[in-house]
Amino acid sequence: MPRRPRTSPRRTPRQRRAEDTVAVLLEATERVMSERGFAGATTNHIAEVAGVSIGTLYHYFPTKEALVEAVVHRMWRDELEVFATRAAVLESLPLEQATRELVRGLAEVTARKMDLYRRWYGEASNLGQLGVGLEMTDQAVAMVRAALERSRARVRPNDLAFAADLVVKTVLAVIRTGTRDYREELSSGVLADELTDMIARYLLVDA
Amino acid sequence: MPRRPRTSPRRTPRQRRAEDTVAVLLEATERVMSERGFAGATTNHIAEVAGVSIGTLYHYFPTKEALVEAVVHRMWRDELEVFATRAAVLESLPLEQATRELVRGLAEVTARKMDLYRRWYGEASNLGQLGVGLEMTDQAVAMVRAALERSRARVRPNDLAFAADLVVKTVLAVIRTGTRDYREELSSGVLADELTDMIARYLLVDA
Amino acid sequence: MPRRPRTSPRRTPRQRRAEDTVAVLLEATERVMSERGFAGATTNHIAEVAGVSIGTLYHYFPTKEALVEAVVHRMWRDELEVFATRAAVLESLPLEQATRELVRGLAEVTARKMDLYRRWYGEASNLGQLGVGLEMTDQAVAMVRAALERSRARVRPNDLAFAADLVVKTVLAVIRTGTRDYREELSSGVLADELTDMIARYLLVDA
Amino acid sequence: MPRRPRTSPRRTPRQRRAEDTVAVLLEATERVMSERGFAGATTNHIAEVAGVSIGTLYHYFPTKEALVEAVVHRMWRDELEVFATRAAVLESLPLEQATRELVRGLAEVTARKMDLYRRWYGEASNLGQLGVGLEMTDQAVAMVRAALERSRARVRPNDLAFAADLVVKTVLAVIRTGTRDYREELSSGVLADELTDMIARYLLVDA
DNA sequence: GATGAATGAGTCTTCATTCAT
DNA sequence: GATGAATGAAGACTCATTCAT
Repeated sequence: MPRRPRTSPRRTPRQRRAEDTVAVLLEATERVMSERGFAGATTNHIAEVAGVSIGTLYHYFPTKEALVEAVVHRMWRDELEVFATRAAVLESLPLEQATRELVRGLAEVTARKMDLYRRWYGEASNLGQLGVGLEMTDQAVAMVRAALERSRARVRPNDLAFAADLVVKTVLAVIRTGTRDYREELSSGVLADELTDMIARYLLVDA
Repeated sequence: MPRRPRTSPRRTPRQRRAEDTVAVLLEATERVMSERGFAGATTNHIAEVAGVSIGTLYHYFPTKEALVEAVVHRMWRDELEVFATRAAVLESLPLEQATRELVRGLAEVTARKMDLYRRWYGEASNLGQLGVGLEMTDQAVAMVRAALERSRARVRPNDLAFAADLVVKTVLAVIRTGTRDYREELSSGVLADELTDMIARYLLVDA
Repeated sequence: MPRRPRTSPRRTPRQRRAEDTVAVLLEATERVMSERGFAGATTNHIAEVAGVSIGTLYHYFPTKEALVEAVVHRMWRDELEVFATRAAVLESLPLEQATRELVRGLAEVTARKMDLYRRWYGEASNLGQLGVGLEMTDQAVAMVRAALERSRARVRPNDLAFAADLVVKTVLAVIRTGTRDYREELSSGVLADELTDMIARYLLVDA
Repeated sequence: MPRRPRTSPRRTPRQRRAEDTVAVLLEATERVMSERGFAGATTNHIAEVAGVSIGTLYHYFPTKEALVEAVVHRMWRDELEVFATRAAVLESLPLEQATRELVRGLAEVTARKMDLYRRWYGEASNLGQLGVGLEMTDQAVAMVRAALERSRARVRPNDLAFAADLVVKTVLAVIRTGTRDYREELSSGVLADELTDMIARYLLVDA
């Protein structure tokens, strides 16, 4: 069985040039993954597209897995940032509108790199399943749950923990599915609005 | 880029023994996929587990892709069968209860081969993306849409076509997500019931 | 790359036996090791010299290490066989002559594959499963020790176990050194005779 | 085939700091070779252990081969020094005792860097086979031969040149073998004494 | 003098697929 | 129908070495 490959970065970029190289590599990886899929992306091709030698790629990422993981973690981080930057909204706005803001934000982030997300979701959503992923989900769920607690009077489900968890995962799952099945509606915001309805009506007694 | 491999069966099994061989091969494929994942499953290993030679495997399936597709199609077919066998229910029962029946049925089918579905969903849900898949979804969506039409008075969304489509895909996406994130709730029926609530409240004005 | 020219349009219908293939591979490995050294021998080159594909090589030897080990073990086995086939001699002949027989035998075996032994000794005498090597040495040492016991009256050293061990290892070390420094004397038997003198005088009180 | 890499030092260190750097590099090389073996030692790792940049390493040693050779030559030089510092002994003492002194000295030098010698002998004793190596052996052999000439009356072998050569190489080979097989006896002096017996009895008519 | 990011030829190894028996 | 030895293109990864800063 495949031993878990090393994924911690091989070296910390200290110079300006090095940071650029890492960025260029991640950029190239995303592009190649989008075009050829996760399995079809070879390290040699990624290096070529990045305009660096294969040796340089392995300077910064000890295995292909590490490279993929960096890309996946970036996707997760972008998603989490949607929650983080809307923390105030979650606290001040009514649940319905807060939901809309979040769902729209997630849809936008996903739509911005539609092909990458579609490939990832359809071919490799199991990858990068480490601390970062759990942490991201946990943080997002915690924020949602806190919001549910604050609006408890209007919230229909009894088990707030499960409701928060289910709601977050449902939204993510449907948006990700949308990268294949609702490309138009994902970009236009139609999917986000419909999803908002679904989630709000699930959560609120008086939606 | 890899050319699309031939996937039509090389020969139609006419004899008893041949049918057995095909069944054994599919069985082995599912088992190996469940254990090693879709990428980790090699044709040689599948043949070994099936107890036939690699040559025999290629007698019945011209490429690995054909083998995988057969497995995926079988999953789809099982899902579609949930709709087909509950056609009467969809017509006679109130939308709420019909939804519950369908969601429970899909959850059961998925839970029965939990690991296979989890692997497939996380690693290869893009595979087998051919006529069969669309046809399956289309048929299911059509049934749901017909039900919505019949209950139009109680149905909240205006665009019944989109609503039917979204509802089917949401249910499938969440259940599939559940093979990783809600294994317990998927088996126990808790997830199905919660999903039923979500869908019913989305669909009905008076849920 | 210079592929081996095909004589017939399709592949040559000469289905080699697995055993033949293994033999051919070992042969090729020895040749390549002799010519390019242990580090310089690549699996691709070995396969090419053997006239089989690289895939076939890996069919029989899971790693390069396994291949190298097989070659090393064969060398050890050949050396051990010198002792095994002269067991009777060791028992019946006076120690001096028995020593000569053994040393000559070892020299002959080594001289027969002089370059291979020279490469192995200078570049990779650490390779090969330690256990197998120890076992081989142990067996040879045990035979020598038994002979010393039988002639104990004439034997000078007190510690027969150590004497047997040292004598065996000295002979092997000097003969192996000879593959580089005494190529002529190794082939002609001069080195063996001189070594015999050294060992005999070390062992016997009245040599 | 790998062209023979340049091995002459790229620059002669003239400054204090430079000499330190060379010493530090050799030290690091020995350490890394001892721990990882000759093949496993990479120039990058050696530079890291030495605490200098890889560029600096290549300032002083034009190739990895040059670095390795420097280490090997230092081993040879240490061995030769055993003969050089005992020149007087060789001339004044009886052959038996002179032999003991030399063998003990060689054993001590070897035992002091046991792991390095073991690695070198088992993995790369072919390396550094240049002028220095031959010169070292030649000088040692010449000294021994001179001693044999002086004691010709007591010396058993007719061919003094060959006897001197064989004796030196046998001692070195057995001591080096001892770094793997007689680590204890090598350190304690037991191996040296036993070897002395063997050599003395080979050389002298009346040992 | 020193640095270390970058290079890329060259290795080992995998696995879908073929075909003579 | 069945077999399984053989194939070989392709991919991940290493490491001695260079050179711009």
